[in-house]
Amino acid sequence: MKISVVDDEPDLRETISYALTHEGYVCESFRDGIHAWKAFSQKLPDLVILDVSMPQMDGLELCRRIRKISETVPILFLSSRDDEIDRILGLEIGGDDYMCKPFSVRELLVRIKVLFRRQKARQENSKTEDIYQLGNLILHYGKYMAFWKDQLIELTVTEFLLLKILSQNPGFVKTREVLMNQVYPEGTYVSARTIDTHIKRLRKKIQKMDESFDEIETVYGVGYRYKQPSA
Amino acid sequence: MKISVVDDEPDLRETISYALTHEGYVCESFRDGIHAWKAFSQKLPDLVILDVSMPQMDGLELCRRIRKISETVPILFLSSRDDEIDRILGLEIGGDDYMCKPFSVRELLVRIKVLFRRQKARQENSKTEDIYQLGNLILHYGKYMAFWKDQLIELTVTEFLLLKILSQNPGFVKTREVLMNQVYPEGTYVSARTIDTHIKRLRKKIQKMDESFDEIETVYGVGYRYKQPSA
DNA sequence: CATAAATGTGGCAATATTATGACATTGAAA
DNA sequence: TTTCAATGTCATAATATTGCCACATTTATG
Repeated sequence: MKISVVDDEPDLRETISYALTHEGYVCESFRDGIHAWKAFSQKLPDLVILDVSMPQMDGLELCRRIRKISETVPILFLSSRDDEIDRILGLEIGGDDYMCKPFSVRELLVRIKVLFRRQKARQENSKTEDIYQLGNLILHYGKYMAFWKDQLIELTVTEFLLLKILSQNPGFVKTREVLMNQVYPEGTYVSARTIDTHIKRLRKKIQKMDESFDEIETVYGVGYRYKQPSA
Repeated sequence: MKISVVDDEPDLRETISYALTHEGYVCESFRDGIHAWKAFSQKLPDLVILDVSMPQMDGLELCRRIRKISETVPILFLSSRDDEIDRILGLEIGGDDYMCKPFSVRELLVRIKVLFRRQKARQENSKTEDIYQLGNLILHYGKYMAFWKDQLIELTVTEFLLLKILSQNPGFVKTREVLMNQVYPEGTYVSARTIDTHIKRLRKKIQKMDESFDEIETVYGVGYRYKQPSA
């Protein structure tokens, strides 16, 4: 879990970073909103700790920008005043929690834990479907279900993953090595021919429903490729 | 909106009461858990502010009792120590927020507002109706009762929860881990096989009434899934 | 066309995962 | 206290999946 700390006081950054790292989080810190935003617009951390008042871009503005990218990253505010809490935790800004300086590091850690827990619960309860469609193929990731021409294909997890990886990059060849790395957890090593076997089973299952299925192409000497839809 | 303050320091009760009343809340206060519980068991307020340590029945015990009556009343803890926050905000106790003494009254007011807002959001998201129907399955959440084809299924609480979680997300695969997180309070760890056992008992009970019941599917290598009704 | 390398395929043994029954423990109610 | 339902865990059986071999077929290339 990666946490970003944005505060203009070096000592405070140091203190928090130390505590967070000690708790097993990965931590990066920025001294103002400008620097933080530069990084965030590339890749968001899993949680953000923001000082309200900072030179350059303050916490409120940074928060607004973050919320445009993600509605869900937990954001915890730090402040030395207590007369802006309303706005911060209100819908206008969209902070998730708030702590007044000076604060107890222990309490900070606990509040972070609570935020993560709440976040996790939200994710687990969300019913948002992630559906991927490519020509006649439809994948429901959360349901672990695949359809060809609206017919359910009964796949094992390995087959599902292979189909997912291949179809997500239509037209691009995936070597057996790449496929294995994606399908298997790090450290497991199997023969490269094993991929062939899974591809065989995958093709067979779909062709049993539609014998004209030929979207999974073999690229001799390289690997496999999911055919790019013509239209 | 009625808020109850439970604290053994008269001055603090007075201060908080004054502020709350001034903000337009109706406020009642108690000097220990015993007195508060006597009142709560008759009628719960809309929000509870609890001191952790009190003579007679302390805040933690009172909170546990309240949670048996209502899972949703927001409970905000006050404490002079910061080493129990973990447990308090964890699911074991089930507090919703926490403030360390001494605290700013303004911050208290804001946190109360946030709790009410969160509460409201939860209520709006949760199906207002107490009854959930999915195909032949009917669940009465409030009564912890389940029906299959209008016949009552005699379920234990654990079984009911599992059925609820699975059927609330028809089609989606729930891993054992996710199921455990939802069924058990945080911190309790049981073997993942235990879920299997409960699923077994759940299936068996329903199949005893309708042997064609097969809505709970096993997704090999992943978890369980409640079958999506064909429509 | 001949050859070697690469890939397809069927089947089987090895693994991994899940189902189930039995049993001990817990906790609440009588 | 006794009783009984509920629960967690374990051992074992039942399944599903997987890896890989052996052999067939295809492909690239001289």
